[in-house]
Amino acid sequence: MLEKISLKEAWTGLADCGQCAIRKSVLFAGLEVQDFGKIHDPIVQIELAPGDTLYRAGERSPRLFTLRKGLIKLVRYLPDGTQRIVRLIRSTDVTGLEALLDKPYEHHAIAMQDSELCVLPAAIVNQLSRENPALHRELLNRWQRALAEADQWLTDLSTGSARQRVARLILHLTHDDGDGPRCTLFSREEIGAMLGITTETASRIVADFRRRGILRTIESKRYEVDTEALAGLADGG
Amino acid sequence: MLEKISLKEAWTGLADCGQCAIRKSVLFAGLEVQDFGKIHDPIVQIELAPGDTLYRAGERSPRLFTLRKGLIKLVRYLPDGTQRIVRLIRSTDVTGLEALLDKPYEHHAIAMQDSELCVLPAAIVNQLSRENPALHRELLNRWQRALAEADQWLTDLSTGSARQRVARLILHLTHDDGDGPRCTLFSREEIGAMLGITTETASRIVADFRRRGILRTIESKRYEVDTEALAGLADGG
DNA sequence: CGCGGAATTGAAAGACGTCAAACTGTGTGG
DNA sequence: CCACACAGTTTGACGTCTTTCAATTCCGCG
Repeated sequence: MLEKISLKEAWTGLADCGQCAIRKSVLFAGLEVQDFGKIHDPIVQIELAPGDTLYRAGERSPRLFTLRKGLIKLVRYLPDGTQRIVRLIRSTDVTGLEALLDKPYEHHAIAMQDSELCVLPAAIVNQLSRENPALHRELLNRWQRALAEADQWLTDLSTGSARQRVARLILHLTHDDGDGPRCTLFSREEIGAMLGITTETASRIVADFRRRGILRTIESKRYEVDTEALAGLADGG
Repeated sequence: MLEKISLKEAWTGLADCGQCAIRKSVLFAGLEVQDFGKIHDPIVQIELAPGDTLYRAGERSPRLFTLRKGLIKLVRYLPDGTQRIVRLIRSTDVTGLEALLDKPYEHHAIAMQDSELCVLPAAIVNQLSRENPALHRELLNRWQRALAEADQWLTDLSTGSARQRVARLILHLTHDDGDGPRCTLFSREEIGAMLGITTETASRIVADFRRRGILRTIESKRYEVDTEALAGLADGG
């Protein structure tokens, strides 16, 4: 399997969880450094390049993952071969929770950007979860969050006209890091796969937004966003 | 609040969990009768008529529910006032898991049929979950199942042409109780709200299926289904 | 500088939404 | 028991949106 080899080669070595900068904000928040001493199997890290597959739907593997950096798409393939993107995994998110229940993965997980992940053996997480109520609760929170996001995906990104959906998606992807509202778009094909519209329709609408000045190119794939105009389009407009 | 009164009046009294026929197949499978002795607060049952609201989005209440009989829809309202049905709760399903995390409900829960539910105080379920690994695992399973269903809703019922979606929905609702494949449809408006299409489009397609003999009326709202024809339409057709 | 994949654009056909009218059946009151 | 009223369903006509298929342009990269 291609991705298996690529995974092995991408190992960056053992994770130093005690030093991990994002430790407090992710799954193991609430764990003390000493708790990691209980872990005998080492936690390994992997890196993925855009297009690399992390895991496949139906595959059974006792591992879940936290994303330290990058962006992962969860994909399902339809009977006719086209794909539908079901959810995005962002930095500090967890994916592959199915592994905790010995269930096969529900989606294909594919990197959209250069990504770094920690690989967590399901047995260890299950054990820590039993011993540590805070981690256990955090796990439930993760599940709940994934569910809430799935529902929002349905109501925001799969409802209304194509124009509304694109507007909502861009708003969803936009955030302000001090220099005004900015967002990074991905390929038109992926936009289409997220919204349930064709590549051409996605392209037309994005191009139209640019002509109207609602999107202003900053660099390749990165735009300055007129959030007010988009908010208007997202509702009735 | 109207629904609050209606809930009170609909109480059918305390549940006899030890005798509950569906106990083994639902959330508390794995619990012994004696475990119920630990429960001090009584578990109450409620009944709902079609259209009754079980809970509202944003509402915070320390209660979750198992559906003993009937059908519940989970609904989100869009900015323009139209509704989108996000998931169905069927017999033996659990809803309101958010309450376990002290979070407000994510949807409006509205009965579509005469329904009977058990009301489970979140504190009790949390306590039993801590003491009983089997229940705890079953809870995780419920969460996972809800998530899988949400994703399937997106890929099956919110993707492709209106005709494909209706075909998939009917297949989804069809099952064979020995006398051939049958299904019970609900109102055209609700079909539309589930699939993200208009009432008229839903009506046209259902009417067309009937003319073609793909659906044959048995009684009001109940049909005999040509599953093969529908399967063809659900994919490429 | 040229190659190749991605993005854009055009034209025509088809699908879907919108608005309005006709129809059905279900329950109610006379 | 019948007739009426009302809500849900069906159908029609029309306009708009989206897809489809194809051609062209753009852009990053070797």
